[in-house]
Amino acid sequence: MPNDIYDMYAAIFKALAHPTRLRILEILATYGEMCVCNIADKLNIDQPAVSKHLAVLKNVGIIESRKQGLTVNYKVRMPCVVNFLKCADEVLEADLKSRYSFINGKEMLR
Amino acid sequence: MPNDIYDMYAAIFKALAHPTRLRILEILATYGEMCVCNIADKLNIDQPAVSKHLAVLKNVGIIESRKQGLTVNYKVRMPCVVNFLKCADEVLEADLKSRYSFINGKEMLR
DNA sequence: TTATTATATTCCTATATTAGCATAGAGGCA
DNA sequence: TGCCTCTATGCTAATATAGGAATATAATAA
Repeated sequence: MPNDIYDMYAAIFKALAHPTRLRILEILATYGEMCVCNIADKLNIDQPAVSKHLAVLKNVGIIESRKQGLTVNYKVRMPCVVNFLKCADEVLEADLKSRYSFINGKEMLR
Repeated sequence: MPNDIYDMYAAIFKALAHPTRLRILEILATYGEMCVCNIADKLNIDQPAVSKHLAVLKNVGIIESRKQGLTVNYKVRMPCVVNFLKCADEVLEADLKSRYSFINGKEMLR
């Protein structure tokens, strides 16, 4: 094991710290296994970008890949990360919304 | 609200993506409110570094501060983030450990 | 006022990350 | 073999982040 457990956790959070990777994870959590090209289609992002983001997630163990003919299918390997995101949906959303208000149609941070 | 909810989540994960900030959060979650100097003492880090990390966490709403005389006390404002870390402790630890083994006393990644 | 303590901020440098584009590799099929 | 599709990697410029040292700010007390 790495000498510092906090480094490991930080590495996982760093992998999660990108909007595109969160979108990818949501897709994988929703649809299960999916190949790179279908993820790229769904997100309307070019394929090399998707491959690189998938590599980041895979390097820290969040997802895993399985080759099947020409395509490579990815799926979530750490179910807890999906729980993280669900927890985020439930709690953080309300929390974040409470910090913003719209005054005269203009967005304001309280 | 920011136009992209994924950017908001990514910003929160980015704030969590540093071992020192995770240590700070664990301290705050354990002891409740604590001033900058005591956090710096506990972590054996110099004060400006702690202040900067606290600012990162505060900017995304994870923690909040309260001035009390000379000191500034910080405490967790997003309990869900603490749940995140607990969830991490329970699930990720087992998950991560399962990926490592010690062969002949040497650390090996499977 | 000055001094002291606690905290925040600034500056600089080194390092890391990202996006975009081009290209390389790998597998399947004619 | 050659061609096509899917995926991964390499390169570069722009941006972001981290660490260290110095300094600025704020509150309190003498």
